[in-house]
Amino acid sequence: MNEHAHISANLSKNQLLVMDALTNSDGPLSAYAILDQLCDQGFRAPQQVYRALKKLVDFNMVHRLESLNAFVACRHPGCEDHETLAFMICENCGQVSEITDNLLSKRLQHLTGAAHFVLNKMTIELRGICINCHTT
Amino acid sequence: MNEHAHISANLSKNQLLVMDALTNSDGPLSAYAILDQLCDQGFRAPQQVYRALKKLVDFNMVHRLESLNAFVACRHPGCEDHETLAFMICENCGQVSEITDNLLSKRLQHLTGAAHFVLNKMTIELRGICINCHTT
DNA sequence: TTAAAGTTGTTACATTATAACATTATTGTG
DNA sequence: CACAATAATGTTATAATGTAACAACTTTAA
Repeated sequence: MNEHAHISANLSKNQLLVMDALTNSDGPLSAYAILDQLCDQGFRAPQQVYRALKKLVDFNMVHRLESLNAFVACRHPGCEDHETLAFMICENCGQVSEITDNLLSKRLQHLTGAAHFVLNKMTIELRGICINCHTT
Repeated sequence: MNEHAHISANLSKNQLLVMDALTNSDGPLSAYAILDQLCDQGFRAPQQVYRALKKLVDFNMVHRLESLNAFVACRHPGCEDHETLAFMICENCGQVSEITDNLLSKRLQHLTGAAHFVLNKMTIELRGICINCHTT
């Protein structure tokens, strides 16, 4: 909870619980996995998780991985100014790393701009095997 | 088995029905939307759709859009040689267009290569408003 | 203080996807 | 052709993921 300390003070109880679950996890968690974890803290229904997740995603503290139907805490230093573009997802160990790259961003802007397509949201998820998993 | 594409003669009955439903659709369809459409042709259970879809995706004749949980027929000319990299999805009209771009591809290879990440599959989905929808 | 906005708890339901098993069809090979 | 191997189908049941809707409570700010 270091990077986000400034914001996390403002989080509600449930938002904080969900955030903690994600932060303490090695990798992405499904909403229902979070629900299971938080049963002890009084969580009873998926809405409690989904509502907290929605806020955390709005705050840019959590990312949703579309190709996994799962959520991951933002590991990026300085959540404010960066724009996470893409994710590398290891299909072996589940580790997720975030990519911010200016050239990639520029190229995507060029492509959408050329098509006169007004971009609202990008989903870029790269599935594969991370360095730790294919060298062992 | 056949390598793929433009050999719809080799498709099974169900595969052909699902392919036709997608080809005749203006945009992506969910598996259950396809199921509804094919009730008249004797479809009864989601498995019939999902199984056909799996093959069609394997054949590269259909793409799965992760951010929509939906499927779209490949509109790309010459299904053989191209590699669809990305999709632009209009959030207004639902139209999907495919992007194949060498520079984008190169940049992604560079990024994953630099991280010693062995890429298996990419999901790149750009959501926004297409030219037809924002000029009217 | 009090209205507005945000948060919570809860029940019910909608949507998306797969497991498992039995059967039929097609294909390749001796 | 025979017949084994593979692919495709039909079906029931269930798992996994996500929302709608309503009632209550808490915090914020004028």
